[in-house]
Amino acid sequence: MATRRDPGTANRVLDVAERLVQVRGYNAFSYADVAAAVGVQKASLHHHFPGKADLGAALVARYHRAFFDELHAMTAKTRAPAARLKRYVAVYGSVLRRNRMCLCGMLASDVATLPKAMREGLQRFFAENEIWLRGVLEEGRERGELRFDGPAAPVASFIVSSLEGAMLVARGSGKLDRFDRVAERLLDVIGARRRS
Amino acid sequence: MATRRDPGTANRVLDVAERLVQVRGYNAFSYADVAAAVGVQKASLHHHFPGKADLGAALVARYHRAFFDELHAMTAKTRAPAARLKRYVAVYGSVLRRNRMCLCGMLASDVATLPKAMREGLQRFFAENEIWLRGVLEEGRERGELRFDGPAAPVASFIVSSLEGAMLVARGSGKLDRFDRVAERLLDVIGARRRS
DNA sequence: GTCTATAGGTGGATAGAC
DNA sequence: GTCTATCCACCTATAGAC
Repeated sequence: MATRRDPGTANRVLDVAERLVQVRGYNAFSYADVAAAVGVQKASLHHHFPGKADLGAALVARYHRAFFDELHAMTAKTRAPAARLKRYVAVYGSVLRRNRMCLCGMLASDVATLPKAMREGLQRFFAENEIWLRGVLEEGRERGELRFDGPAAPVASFIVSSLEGAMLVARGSGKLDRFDRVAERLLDVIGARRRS
Repeated sequence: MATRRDPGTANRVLDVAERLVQVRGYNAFSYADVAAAVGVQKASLHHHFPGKADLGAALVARYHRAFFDELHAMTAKTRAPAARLKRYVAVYGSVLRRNRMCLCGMLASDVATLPKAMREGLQRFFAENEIWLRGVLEEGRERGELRFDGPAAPVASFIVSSLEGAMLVARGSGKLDRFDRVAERLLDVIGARRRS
């Protein structure tokens, strides 16, 4: 374990910065905010992440990894495509319940001001989401669990858009429970929810 | 017309600031940016809008008015609820085609950093959107033009969420045409689009 | 790896002349 | 209503000691 990197400060910096971005946005958090919350000086942050762009890119990369690790772990335990979809929706809901926006949804709003590496990270995140969803949708339709017309790809785009938008508007309108009603309706539309 | 206010600088300031917020976000534009684009000094802006919070609140109020003026004008000319829905979706599309996010969708992402007056303006905007949509949805279902289960209110929430999210993700993923496919799917779901 | 100190720039905002 | 001049707080970033 000689080559193991310090799991200490760098990770704590990422934890704090991630929360700040998800709550306030990329252009509304500073090294000073992060340093204060972590309990170090601003200069120490620059040792781990030379510039804000580096920190931002690391945030996107880590979020991407964590998101799909969770997704793939869930997929391994959950057979039925309809159940997978419900759990996928629940992942977004659990982020919102902590008063946060999806990291990449938040950064999507800041896209015009982001360094290139972060923009590319965003594109990969959304693209990979839709690939995963396409698989679930196609399998679900074959099994007769889900129903939708035409190719699965645009339906996957539709699901990502609706969930990101539901988080965005729930936070913006000050009514977090709005998300649950929208998510329910979304699952209904794909046929993933039994009629009550 | 003696009491008519100057339609000059103040409106040009609002035009420029609106564009900057829609493209970059509330925390990524400055009085310096606006002043440079309008062709005046920063101090002049403070004469019309004492602080950034005042400018922001004026932006939300003006956007709200303009949005619903357009909506009500359209409603007066368009009888069929299904056609109204299509035009409603097209309004969002026309904003995106100018490489902008919906002003209130953009501000929704910045909600944690906004002054109270702006937050309240956002809530009113989304609430009124859903009231308008509810009317269209209920009339459309009565006429047999639209189809959906249960009360219209959650469907209205669903539509707003999907459209805001479609704009957000289209910009964030760098594929603006994504919006059109999502919008099409959305109209399909409500039954507003004939099968091709 | 963390600190102090500081640089150089930009943020929103004000005073007061014209 | 617009200008010049200025304030001070905060921003990202760097140098160099420990």
